[in-house]
Amino acid sequence: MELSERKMIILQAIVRNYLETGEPVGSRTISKYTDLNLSSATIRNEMADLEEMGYIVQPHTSAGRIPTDAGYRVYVDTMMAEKDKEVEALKTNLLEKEERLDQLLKQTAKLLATNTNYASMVSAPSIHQNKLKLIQLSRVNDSQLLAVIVIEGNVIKNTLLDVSEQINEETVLKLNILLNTHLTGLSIEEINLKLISSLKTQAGIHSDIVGDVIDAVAKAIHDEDDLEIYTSGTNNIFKYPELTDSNAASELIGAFEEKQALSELVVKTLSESEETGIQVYIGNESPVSTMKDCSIVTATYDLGDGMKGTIGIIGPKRMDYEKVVDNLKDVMRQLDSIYKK
Amino acid sequence: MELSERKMIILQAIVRNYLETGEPVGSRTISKYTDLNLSSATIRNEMADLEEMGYIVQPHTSAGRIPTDAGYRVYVDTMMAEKDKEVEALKTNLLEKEERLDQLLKQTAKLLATNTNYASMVSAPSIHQNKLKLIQLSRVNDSQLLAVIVIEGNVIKNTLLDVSEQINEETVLKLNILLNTHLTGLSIEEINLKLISSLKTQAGIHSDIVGDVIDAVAKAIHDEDDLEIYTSGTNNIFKYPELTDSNAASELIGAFEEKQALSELVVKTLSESEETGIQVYIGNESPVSTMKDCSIVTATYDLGDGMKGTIGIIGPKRMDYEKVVDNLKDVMRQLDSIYKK
DNA sequence: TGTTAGCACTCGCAATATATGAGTGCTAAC
DNA sequence: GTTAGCACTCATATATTGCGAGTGCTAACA
Repeated sequence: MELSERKMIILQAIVRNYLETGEPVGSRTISKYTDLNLSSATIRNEMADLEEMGYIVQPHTSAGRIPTDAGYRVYVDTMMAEKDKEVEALKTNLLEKEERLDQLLKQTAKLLATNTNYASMVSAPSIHQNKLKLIQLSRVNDSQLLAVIVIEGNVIKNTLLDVSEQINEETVLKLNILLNTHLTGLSIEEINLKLISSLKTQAGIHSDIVGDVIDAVAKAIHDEDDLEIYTSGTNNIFKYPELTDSNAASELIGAFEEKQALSELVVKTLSESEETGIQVYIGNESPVSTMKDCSIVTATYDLGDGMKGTIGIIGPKRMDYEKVVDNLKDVMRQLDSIYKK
Repeated sequence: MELSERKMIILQAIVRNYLETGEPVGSRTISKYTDLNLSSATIRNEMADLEEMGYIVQPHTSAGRIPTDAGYRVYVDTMMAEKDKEVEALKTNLLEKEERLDQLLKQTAKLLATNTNYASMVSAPSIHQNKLKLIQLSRVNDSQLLAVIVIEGNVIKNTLLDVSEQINEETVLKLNILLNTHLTGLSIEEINLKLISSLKTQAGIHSDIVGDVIDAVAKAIHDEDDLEIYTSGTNNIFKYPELTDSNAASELIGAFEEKQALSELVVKTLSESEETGIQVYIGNESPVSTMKDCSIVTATYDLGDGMKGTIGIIGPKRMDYEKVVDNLKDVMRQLDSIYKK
């Protein structure tokens, strides 16, 4: 069966209405809701077809229809209105410039949650292909070195190194100069074996330390399990009864706390991200099994220099997709621009 | 009226029984539950007294009794059994040694939540009275300085400073020596105005930078709102129906996410902490208004050098106080010892 | 004087019955 | 192709009932 123009209008009306009310929507409602001037009986026939095609279902025999995942999907892909007017209102909530990235992202998560009334997540940018900006070794005591590693984008990592040999201030100074001269501006891929052995040779008796430091650098840049994720508005899920039966809610809250699942979501999103940057996972499409009853909308932001991260909204399937997409787009734009000042 | 020996036994039996079952407990149950060999009628008389004295209430006319906050309080203060046997079992969950403090504390929170089945919180140690170990300035570019501040206990803070004047490597070197020579080993209280102005004089034309750096140091050491708090097992609250009505649950989850309330709790706990280190807040005694229906048990740990922090368990008022206290004591001991290796 | 058996009473809760009404599918007529 | 009409379904709301756990009180007992 084909999805005729009229069927689409009806489906759209059903979804719209359901998003608003959260109640199954009946034929009479649609008859009045649309400009089609059709009686409820006619609508009923069409709805029977739409049900057969898998876009809507009845929760029980004598109830109206609600959209299936497929129904939402068609809606999101082809029927969603662009309501750019909203963007105007969002502008007021411009992210205040934070000097620290983590603060900025925390705030971003909060902003998204407050504006949308759903739960939000923001991943810190992954910095895989990033360049070293500065290495700074300091002598803490006879057997410990503090290595501060600054990466493009002013991401700062600290590592405390235990060193076997005794070191003095002069050595530290020399090592600092050596390392910074040769490593600054390089990405982790460019720090290859040849370079390392050359450095070790130049470091002479301190070659062990050079090795340790480079390990630390590699770890700092690569740190997978350190993928920070900020969440906010977790308790917003209580605003949607369909997510609040004790069991599902508990699992959801757990997922937000553990962040493991979210982390997978981020990885997946980043790898799949397309031009527009916006992705919508509806119900079972979700990569996260605990969120089968939710919809997830994500966007990828780009701070430049390959520093990409994910922002996302998690809410009920009957979320206001337009609003969420607009919000994400707006925040995405703000983040994109913030570092390209 | 006086709380006779017999009344205490009955009260204890009521609390015990209620902790186990979560159901209001009736006179007949107590009659069988205790060794008093009294009929239910006699127990009823005693219970009427206990109710009059404010230790128990009936949720409704034809129900058994449940403890009031005051009832719990008496129980916790004077009737709680020491079941040290449990500690043996806990030993298996020894905290693995983590090199990073934040990881260790995260793990601590998780351990507590898993072991007790309640929600847990762990605050990072406050470092108010701590001593500066090392300041390290590095030149990032013409107008930015990176200040790395290491505090006793190897807590490391970074700050990026925007400086108005142009600086070169030599200046940075001089400043580093100046600052470290004079500030290392001092606590924030010891860095007074006189010392600051003396340093500024010595810094000559770079006195502005000195001021900025000292501000940064003060901020790093004092950073109140940076009081990190790790939580775990938030979703455990779903295991206790009395906390799970949508409204209360939402507020609780919110409090755990925001952490503002928890932060106040920590501050209060630290200021009130006594010898034993264990504190119990029952219901309305809680300093946090969103937790009026919970009990909170906290302990203060001490990593030495004035680095004190709080660990805590939040659960329903009918929590297993013995188990919780034992768990906290055990973890407290483990934390206390871990840095005094 | 403290303890106990007995009894009427309360009230939450679960089970059952009843009514309501929104919504459907189908058929026959337009 | 569209529509009015009608019998039918079924979730939800409301009232009715019975049950039972538990109480307070009284009177008898040791």
